[in-house]
Amino acid sequence: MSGKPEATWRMPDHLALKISELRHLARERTFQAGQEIYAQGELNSSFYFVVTGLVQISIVRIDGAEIVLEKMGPNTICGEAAAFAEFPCFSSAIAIETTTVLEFEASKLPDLFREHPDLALALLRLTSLKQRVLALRLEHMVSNNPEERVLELLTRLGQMFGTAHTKGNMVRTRLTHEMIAAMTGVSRVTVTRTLKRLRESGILYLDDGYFVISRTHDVEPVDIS
Amino acid sequence: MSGKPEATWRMPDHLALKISELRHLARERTFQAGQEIYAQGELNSSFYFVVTGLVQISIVRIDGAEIVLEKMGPNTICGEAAAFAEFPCFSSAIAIETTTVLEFEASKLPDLFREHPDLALALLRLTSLKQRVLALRLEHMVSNNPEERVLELLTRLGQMFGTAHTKGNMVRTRLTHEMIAAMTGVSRVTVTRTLKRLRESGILYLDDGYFVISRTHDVEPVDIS
DNA sequence: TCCGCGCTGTATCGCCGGATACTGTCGAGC
DNA sequence: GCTCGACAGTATCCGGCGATACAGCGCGGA
Repeated sequence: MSGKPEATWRMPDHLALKISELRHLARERTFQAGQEIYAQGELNSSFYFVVTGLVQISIVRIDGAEIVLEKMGPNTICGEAAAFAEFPCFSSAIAIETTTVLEFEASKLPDLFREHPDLALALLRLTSLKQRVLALRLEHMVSNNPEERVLELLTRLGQMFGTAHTKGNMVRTRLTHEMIAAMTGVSRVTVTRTLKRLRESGILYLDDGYFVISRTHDVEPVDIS
Repeated sequence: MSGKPEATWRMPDHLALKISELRHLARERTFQAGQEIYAQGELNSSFYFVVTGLVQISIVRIDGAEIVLEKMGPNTICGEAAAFAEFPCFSSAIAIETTTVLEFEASKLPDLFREHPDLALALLRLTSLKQRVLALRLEHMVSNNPEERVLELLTRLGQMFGTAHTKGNMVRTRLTHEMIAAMTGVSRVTVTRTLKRLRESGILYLDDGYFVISRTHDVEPVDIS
């Protein structure tokens, strides 16, 4: 359920289950590390359920900077927004490990909804959840304050993958400073500086290479199931 | 279809129609200017279809800064993400004119999907579209460059409400510098400076108080219907 | 063992946006 | 006409982030 240690997204189990039940309607595909599953800008009527592996969702900006939105581990869905809205993908998905996915054709869904109205609701919940997360990220991104940007990321990961720790909430996701930089839009140097400041002010701790968010600053772990 | 001149969002007509057909399942409510339709942080199982008026969707940040996400005019839907995902609202909705809405109970939807599978698809498209717009905003927000932030907003409005103009694409939305500041997260002063720079470099023109995005920089108007 | 590489930590410098304050302008209301 | 207020335009100063460069450090491989 919790996926790869490098993943940044998880999904309610029951939705993953519901999708798995429909695997006979999907085409199983395997991608090698480095292969593209879908590309930013292209039209794509399929969405993907990751079975095993790890997929990086990123946006390449006009200035060439690549921002990483998520790393999707097993039991997550990606590409659904472009498929449902019938718009060009706003992001690319690249397998960064050998990855197998179930490829679903979005156009087959309406018929399914008749028999499985709860599938429609599940997908609605999923897209709504993603909308929510994006809005929260946006809320913190409007600030140019790197502490806020970095904390938003860590807090979110803490809510998804956090485990109890004497000092607070431990984020069980492996993150290099460079990856944090790519996900928050600040420079790598600033990430280092910011993390240091956060540690000095007692908001953040390090334990065995994992981040621990101080109890005074973490938020209730969110029940996403 | 195109809504109020101050609005920043529009919706495919057929979806608006589909929702209107279900008005017998909704409760019609009227809000005076300044009244809150839903509040950030509260749980709310309803979503709202704006019939007349204007609703401002905004997020109040911890530091007190208020960022305006959208101004929703007639024939738009708001509040659906929180209702579907059963999470606290990430934003508040406040009527800034006398506004009448149709209040729908999200929990009634699954039954409807059985008879109206296309309604499910329509809602999926809506949430996917919002997800897409948020992602694109995020893409430009990671940059601290005010020109990019402002242009992203204007380009988006141009795609939704743009009309042909000799010099490019005219944005038919009334916007004060202060409103642009609230929507982009830069200071009002910087908005003024930035708009001046954009005009000087020929990317932007002013005509009758409306912005015109130069043809060399605008994007294809998007077909959202 | 030693080398090389990826990651972290830190310094310097230049640039630019935020805060603040003030002026100018247009329009509505009396 | 006059006043007031909302909005736009501009100047000054300060702080902090990006760019760049480089040093320490740990780990894996030859």
